[in-house]
Amino acid sequence: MTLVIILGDVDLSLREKKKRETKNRIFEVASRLFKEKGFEKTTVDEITKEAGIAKGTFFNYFPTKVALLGYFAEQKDELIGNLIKEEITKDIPTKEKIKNVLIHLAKSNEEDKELAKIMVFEYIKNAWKRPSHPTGRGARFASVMIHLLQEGVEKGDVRGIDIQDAAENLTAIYFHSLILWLRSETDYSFSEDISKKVDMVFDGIGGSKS
Amino acid sequence: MTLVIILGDVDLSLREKKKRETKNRIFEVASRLFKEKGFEKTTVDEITKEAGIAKGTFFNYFPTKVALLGYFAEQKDELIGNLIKEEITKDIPTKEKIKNVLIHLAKSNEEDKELAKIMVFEYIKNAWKRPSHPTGRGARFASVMIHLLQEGVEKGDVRGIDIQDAAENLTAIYFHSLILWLRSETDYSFSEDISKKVDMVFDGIGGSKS
DNA sequence: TAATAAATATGACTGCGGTCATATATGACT
DNA sequence: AGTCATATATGACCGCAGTCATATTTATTA
Repeated sequence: MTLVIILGDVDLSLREKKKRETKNRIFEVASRLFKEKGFEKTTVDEITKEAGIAKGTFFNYFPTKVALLGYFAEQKDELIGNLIKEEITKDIPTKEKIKNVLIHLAKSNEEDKELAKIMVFEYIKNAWKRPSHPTGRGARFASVMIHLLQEGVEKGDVRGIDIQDAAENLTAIYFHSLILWLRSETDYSFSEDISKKVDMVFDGIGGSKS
Repeated sequence: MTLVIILGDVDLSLREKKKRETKNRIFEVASRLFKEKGFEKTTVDEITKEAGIAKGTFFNYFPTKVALLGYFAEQKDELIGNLIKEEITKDIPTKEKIKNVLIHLAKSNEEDKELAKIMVFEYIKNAWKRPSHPTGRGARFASVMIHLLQEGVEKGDVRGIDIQDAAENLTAIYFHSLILWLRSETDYSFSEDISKKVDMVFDGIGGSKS
């Protein structure tokens, strides 16, 4: 969608235009149905019938039903990506910067919990069997973390530790907390939760002896 | 299996005996087929045919195909549970204790990577939609961590932090690392990896200023 | 032992995700 | 415009997980 708006529809062959229309129609119908009845209870048949296309056509656009969720995620990431780019250029302590990035992500999930649920599940599911896409969500997340940590080391905000491992730990904590939050009934603030946990990562949990 | 061995087959009604036999036959056949062809490529039809039962019977024993993996996990946990109970009574620093527990878990996964892959995936998948079973794997993991951290605080090995959050972080890191390891091609040591990361959790990543 | 109740087994059937050979629409070329 | 090449659309079809009405086996009661 975003892309369509940015580029407009000019200068596209008839084929290209039709393809976009179809893809968008699938996206919009699916989006509506998922919110109405949830992901599992929405069938590809329904989506295609409401979109006025044949079932097979769906699979010309998305290799599987879950891939549709990947597309949802892309759309979302595009929006939030800019906020994060902005954030990481600020001149504030590394810990705050990491917190802010994670809180931005958290807030984007807090906007639509139900959809976030579906999408995160898809992330996990897909992150699974495929040789991890270097352009995928996880990889982008990790590269941002590594960047921030590296910078932190240079500034003296972060000790000279294994950046890779530290990034993995932050990633782990973010996603784990996200999952717990998505599954919880009570409506606590994900942003605050993640903030506390980042503090813990920086300060360590060891006693005076360590 | 373990249960069968412990309790023996004595004192069981004919029905009870047959049920156990059937469940065990399903378990053994499935176990073999999963190793031979993987989880997805093994169909319930195959399992039941080789086990000499009707397809419907399978679903009298396991509500879904993936539930079978939950059973696998239970079997495994039973074995490792004792090792861990032993470990947590030792009188060594908390950090070492936590490391050892995680390394035990890691090693149990290292024994059969392929099966571990399937099982962890199931864990994630199921941990998803159900209201989290208080007796499930994740809960037991968390309760062990909380116990160890609590003890650590009392001994002065752990600072007076939010135990719950710390346990969540350790859980997050363990599972995340496990997933990365399961997905990796290269054969690095999961045990060493997790050990390094636990150090990081204890010592923190913050610079001198924090 | 016969009759009745309750648990378990069975396999035809359903629903859905995904495939594929075939049909149709589009673009390029003359 | 007419012809060919290629991209896209189509829906009958397939495989498999999971259901359910019915049949069979085991337990209970008299």
